Amino acid sequence: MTRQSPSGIQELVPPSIRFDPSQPPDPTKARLLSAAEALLTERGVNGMSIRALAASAGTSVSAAHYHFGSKFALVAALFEARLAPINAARLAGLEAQLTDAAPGRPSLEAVLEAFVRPSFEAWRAGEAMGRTATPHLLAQLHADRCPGLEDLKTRLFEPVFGRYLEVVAEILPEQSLSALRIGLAYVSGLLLHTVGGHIDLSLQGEAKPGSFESSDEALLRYLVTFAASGLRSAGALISHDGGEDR
Amino acid sequence: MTRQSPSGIQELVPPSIRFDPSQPPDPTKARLLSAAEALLTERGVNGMSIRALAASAGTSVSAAHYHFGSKFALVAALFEARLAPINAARLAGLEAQLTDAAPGRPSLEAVLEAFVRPSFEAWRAGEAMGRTATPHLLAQLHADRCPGLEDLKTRLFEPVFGRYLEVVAEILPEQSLSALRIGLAYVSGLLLHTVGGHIDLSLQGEAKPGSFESSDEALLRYLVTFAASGLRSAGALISHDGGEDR
DNA sequence: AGACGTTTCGAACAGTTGTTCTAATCGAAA
DNA sequence: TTTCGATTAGAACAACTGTTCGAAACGTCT
Repeated sequence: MTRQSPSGIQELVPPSIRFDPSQPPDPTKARLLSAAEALLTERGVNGMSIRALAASAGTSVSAAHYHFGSKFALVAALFEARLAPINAARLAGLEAQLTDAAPGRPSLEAVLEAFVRPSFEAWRAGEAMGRTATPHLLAQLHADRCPGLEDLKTRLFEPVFGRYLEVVAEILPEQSLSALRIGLAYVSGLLLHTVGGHIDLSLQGEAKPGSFESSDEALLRYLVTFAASGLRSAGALISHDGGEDR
Repeated sequence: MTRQSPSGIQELVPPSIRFDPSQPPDPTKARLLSAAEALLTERGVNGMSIRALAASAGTSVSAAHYHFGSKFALVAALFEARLAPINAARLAGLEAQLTDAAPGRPSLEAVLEAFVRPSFEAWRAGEAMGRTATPHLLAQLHADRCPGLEDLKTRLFEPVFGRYLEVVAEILPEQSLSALRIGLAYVSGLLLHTVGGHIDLSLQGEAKPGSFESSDEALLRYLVTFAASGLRSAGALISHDGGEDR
């Protein structure tokens, strides 16, 4: 289903003496995905046509259908291929925080940063050099109403969300799970809002050194602090046994 | 440009003895807007076709073009018609807070609530009865990449944003304007994330009384507290003269 | 050389898109 | 009743949509 090599040789002989590993295994397929990434980010799912994609990738329309089967399968494959490594980095970063913080539990800020950093860094890196960044695409596809893609979103995001929910619930044991669920949804909402390009980093008159424009880390820390503080304070409104003082 | 009455009589004779005021002045135009609101929310701009809109409104394709001129003009008119009253309520609520809080400045929470409440209440009201809610459409159009609509967004939103920025800057005088700008963008991001349907209010196993499901006010207060606390804490990272301690 | 599976391309498919045109309908003023 | 402007509906437009098909070109193995 998801095989990339033309024949099954490569997956049977892991360190095989075949091809140059620096060469991409399938140029056209990768080129289609990369072109689709750019087009989807700025035009959305319904705004991107297979012909525009083929023209942008330098191939034909039928090549796209040969490799992916349908337009929806293409965007689904791209979404999964791009989100998977970010989610893996999120889980790895979380476990690293859990083991590195030997004395006690990691701080809420450290946990939220582990969640936010992979996507944030990929966003800044992509935005700095080339044109479009991968997390920007993910934010766009998240906002895009694409029938059938909702299931894929939840299926890919749920395990990560669930694991972070467990850890945050241990850090904030006085908060109910439903409150934490909304809080974590807000955290990812803030991240999506950031990488989705809905924030203008333009300095607008004041060019102070050390401000957001000069350092990506400052913006990341603003996001993490905002989320952690909001999560703590807002969750305190709802007592753990469900009742709110109203 | 934006005249609704067939002839210019109605705007020349304000309390004229014409028509029944309870009757909508132009059923088909209003019906088109209402149908477009539903279709745009669940399909996006590129996902809605004029034919589907005409069928849903019970009219013909040419009626839509007669009243609005083009598809883009229709969605722009709808966006402006729906956002304007919400923005007006935001400004009115803010001024009410400024005058009502006689002793000193209003609290940050009160100001943010004045910003959030109009959209939030319209969202809950619409979601409770009929099918789709107006703020859901606004969130969808905000996320939708529609060429030419960006200018309209900033033109409509900028005065509200600027006024709130002034007031919040007085409440938090130690924070820089660029930090507050990002913070306010985060507040509106949280609101859009909420009314955009990206938060599942399903109880998922725990049905505690007094939780989010039973009271809309609880969710609104969670949102306001989250935003206010995040705004306060995150902005403290950036000193007013621009330098951050890194 | 020949045969094989993989990959690519151009053409063509039926269906939909936004828009335009023309004729018909409506209600009120003359 | 006739006239006129406003409103509507249906047909038709060219352009574009995702998808399919068959014929080439590709390198690899026998």
